[in-house]
Amino acid sequence: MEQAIATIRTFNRFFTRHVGAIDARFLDSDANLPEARLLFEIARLEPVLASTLQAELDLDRGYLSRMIARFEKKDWIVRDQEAADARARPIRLTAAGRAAFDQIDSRQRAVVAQDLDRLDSVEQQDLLQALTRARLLLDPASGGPFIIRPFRTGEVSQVVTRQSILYAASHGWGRPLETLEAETVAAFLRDFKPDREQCWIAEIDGVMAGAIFLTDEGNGLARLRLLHVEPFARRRGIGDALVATCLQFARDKGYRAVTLWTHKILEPARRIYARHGFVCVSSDVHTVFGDPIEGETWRIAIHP
Amino acid sequence: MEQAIATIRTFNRFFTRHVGAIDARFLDSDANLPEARLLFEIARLEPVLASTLQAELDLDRGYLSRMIARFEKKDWIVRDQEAADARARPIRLTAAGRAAFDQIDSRQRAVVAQDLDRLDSVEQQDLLQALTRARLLLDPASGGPFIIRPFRTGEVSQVVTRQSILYAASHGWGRPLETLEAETVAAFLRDFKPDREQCWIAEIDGVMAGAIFLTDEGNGLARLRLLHVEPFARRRGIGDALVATCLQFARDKGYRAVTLWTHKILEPARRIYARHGFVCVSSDVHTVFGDPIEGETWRIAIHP
DNA sequence: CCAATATAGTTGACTAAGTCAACATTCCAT
DNA sequence: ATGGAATGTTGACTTAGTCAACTATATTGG
Repeated sequence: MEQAIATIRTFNRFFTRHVGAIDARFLDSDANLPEARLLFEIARLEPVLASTLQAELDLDRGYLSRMIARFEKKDWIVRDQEAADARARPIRLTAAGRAAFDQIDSRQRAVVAQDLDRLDSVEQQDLLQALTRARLLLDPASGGPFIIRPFRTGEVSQVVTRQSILYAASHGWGRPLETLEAETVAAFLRDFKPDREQCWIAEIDGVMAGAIFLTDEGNGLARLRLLHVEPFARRRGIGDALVATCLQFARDKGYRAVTLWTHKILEPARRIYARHGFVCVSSDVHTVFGDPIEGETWRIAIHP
Repeated sequence: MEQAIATIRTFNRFFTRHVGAIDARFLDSDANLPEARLLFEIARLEPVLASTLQAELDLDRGYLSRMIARFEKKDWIVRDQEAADARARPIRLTAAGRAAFDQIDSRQRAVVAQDLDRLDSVEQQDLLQALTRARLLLDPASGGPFIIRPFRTGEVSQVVTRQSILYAASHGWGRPLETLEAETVAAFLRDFKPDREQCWIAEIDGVMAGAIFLTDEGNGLARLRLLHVEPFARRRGIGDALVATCLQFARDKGYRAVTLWTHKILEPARRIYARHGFVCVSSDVHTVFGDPIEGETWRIAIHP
């Protein structure tokens, strides 16, 4: 824990300096830093109330009031009188305000672009992933809506990594699980039939939020495999969406039934399967992952 | 690129707020924020010159001079007269200064700990990894020394992910490479003989910086496989250290020779192998990864 | 060896950034 | 209708940060 705290604080110091350097480089005479930030938020949220800006930027009301007055004097903004609430004075940018914003904004983008340019494209991707992942972990609510798409290079192995780590922590399934999954995805890649099989990745803001596989078992039977949802992405219906995507694909491809293997103790997953019409058709205790656990085979018939 | 810039700026805004919230929570009457930062740097670097602190915190000299005078008045610090340079006045903490620092520091740690407590242990690990990875990408020089250790859960698959992505970007080797590597590590896990084989991970500040495998080929022959070093970690000798680790292990375990498969175009890797005494014993053009490339078998005899 | 230049640190005079409390106005729930 | 809360404004203030001029010492190139 002490180590973790130290790591976080090291990053905080590092990033505070980093942001400070970025801020210093884009500034000029048009607006100072708090003004630039305020202008940015107005542009992002307009029409917007002063109280919203105050909450968003965590500024003092009086301080903000005066900055807004300054913006009005510069003709960057106009303030309407809202019909519904006579206290509120929604702020909108004027053309001049928009121009000022564009100028500041493009200078800011240029500075960030300079930073990014020192990295090659893989490193850029890694950086974006790392930053976004950190943000989603620190504040899951800050994530946008999820999307579901087919896998890309490296992602099926990433699924194995994530599942191994998550199940090792939650249920103590370690190497045996990783071995089984590594073999499963290796076979998936080797025999991949794009028109009969697929691996879908759920992502939030470009970061993997979950995954699922559908493979061909022959005889019109498909197998759903390796469903998982990242902790930061739970309670958003991603598991349901992944299963629904699989089932739709199975239907489209003319499969007669879909089967899957799960475990009695994986309650959230079982509830998802049940919701989508799967039923448990058999179960037996096994020791594949170490201690004895009850494995279950579920199945759904598909009526096209 | 625009998307990348937007992602970075979103994170910058998010993190500025986040740090602001942390700062607001730990403050009290003893010291304000700049003072707390200054005290932290003094504690970290003492004995330290004002000019060093000025560079480290990017403060105005005059401003800093006055803060230091304040610290001296509070008896938090003493300033010596340096023998070597009569201008310099190295700063050291007094016992009272150390106590003030400890108090502030432990409050700061408590606030960060509170934040971390909302995450489970896997999420904590993910967060630390993500933040540190971002830092190392933005400033590779900020990384500490590397260490080399055996693999942990999920890491062999992570190696496949990273190699697939890196080779896809650099040489266009996509799915065929990922498939081959996935099969390789699946087999490694399935047949793992801890006293004859190993996978080592190089890490910097807790983040994977590279990896290497050694597997048993039978008849006293070992195979070195899947060497890679992350871009942010290159030019530090990590590749050499990984190969040296492998060879030492092979020697210790009584192997007679080590072989490996590489490619003519992988110049940096080939140089490492050559430095350690490997010689190319055969080569042939193959199309396993798509376009024809020249694969090479290298070998080293081991004299225990 | 010395003049020019650089570095360590201080001081006075200033501006920018942020805080706090009191206030007016309007809204909303009971 | 009324007490409490929200929106926004204003005056008086503190803290944070900047800039330029200054002293004292060190370094360096001729």
